[in-house]
Amino acid sequence: MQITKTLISWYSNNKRQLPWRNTKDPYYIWLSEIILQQTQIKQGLPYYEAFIEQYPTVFDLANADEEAVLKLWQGLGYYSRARNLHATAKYIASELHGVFPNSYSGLLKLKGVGDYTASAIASFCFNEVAAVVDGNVYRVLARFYGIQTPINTTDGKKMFKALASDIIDSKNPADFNQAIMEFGALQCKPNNPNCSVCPLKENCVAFRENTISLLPVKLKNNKPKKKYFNFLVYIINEQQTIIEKRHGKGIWQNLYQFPLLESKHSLDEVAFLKELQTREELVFDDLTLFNSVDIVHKLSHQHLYTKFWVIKTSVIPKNNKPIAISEIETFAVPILIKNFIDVFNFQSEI
DNA sequence: AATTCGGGGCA
DNA sequence: TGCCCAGAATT
Repeated sequence: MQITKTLISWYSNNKRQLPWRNTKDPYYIWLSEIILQQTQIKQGLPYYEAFIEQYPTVFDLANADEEAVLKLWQGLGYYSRARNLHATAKYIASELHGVFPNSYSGLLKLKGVGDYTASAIASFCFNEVAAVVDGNVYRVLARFYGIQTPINTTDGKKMFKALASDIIDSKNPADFNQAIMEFGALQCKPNNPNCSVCPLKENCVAFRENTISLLPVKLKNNKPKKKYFNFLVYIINEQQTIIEKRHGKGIWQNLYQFPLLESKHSLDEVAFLKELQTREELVFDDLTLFNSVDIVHKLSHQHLYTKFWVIKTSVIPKNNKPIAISEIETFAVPILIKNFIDVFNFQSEI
C-alpha cells in the first residue's frame, strides 16, 4: 500500500524526539499512553517526567497511596485515569509479579486500557499487528479516503478501525502506528494543514475535492449544563480550614474541595445566608464574598459558575474535621480550587 | 447508542 | 464561542 510506505518514510524524516520513544518497556509506554489520552503532548509531557521520576517502576507506583498519585496527577483532568492507573499498577505488581500482559487481548483487560491503548502498547512493545485509532488517525484516514461517516458512531469506529488495520505495515506495526499519529499531529492538523507540501496530496480525496476543512465528520455534542457552586472557605481561629473528599459519582472523584453548597442559580449574600442556615447552624464572626463576579470554570459537559465565600469563625462547624491551613497544598484538589488557593492569600487574611 | 468524565490551546 | 486533544467507562 502506497500510503503505508509514504507515512513510514515521512515519519523517519519528521518524528519528534520524545522520551517514551526511547524505550520498549511496557511500564513506561503504558504510563505515557494513559497520560496522553485526550491530552496534548505539550500538556502531558511534564506529568510523564514527574511520574517516572517519582515512580521509576510499576512496584513504586503500586506501593504509593492513591492520594499521592492523585496529587501528582493534579491539574491533568479525567481523574479516573489516575485512579485506574494506580489500581492497574497494584494488580500488575501483586498478581502478575510486575510483568505486563504481552498481547492486545491481555492488555485490553486492564482497567483504563481500551482499544487504542491496548493496540499502542501491543505494537510498540511487542510488535503485534494491532492498529491504533486515535483522533489523529480518524482525521488522516477520513481526509485521505474522503470518508464522511461520523467518527463518533458505532459504524464509524468499526470502519476506521478496519481501514487502519488494512493499511498497517505488518512488518513494522510499531513505526506505522507512530507514523500515522505523528503525521496527523504535525502535518494533517485539524486547522490549517499544510497540504501544499503533503506527500499524500496526489491521492488525497479531501484535497482533490477541497473538503479538507469538512473532514472528519463528527456528531455535535450537547451544550454544557450550567451549575452554580458556592464553596465555603472557613478560617477557624485564624489557622484552620475545612476540606472534604468528593465521593460517589460525578466529577473530581476522590479529590478534595472546600465544603460545597450547590444552588439552582447565582446567589447574593442574603440568599446565600438563607441557604447556609438551612444546611447547618453556624456561628461566625465575618462573611466575605471573595469574588463578586462568578468564576466560570468550563468543563466538557458543564460550566461551573463559582463563588468562594470566606467565613471567619472561632467555632468548628459540626461533623467536620479541620486541617491546618499550612497543610492545604498537600491535598489533591481540582484546578478550580488550586487557582483559588493560589490567588487567595490565606496569610494576609488572618 | 448516549452520556460522562478536565483542562488547556487555538482560531 | 466552539472544536480539538495518542479515549475509556458507565448508563
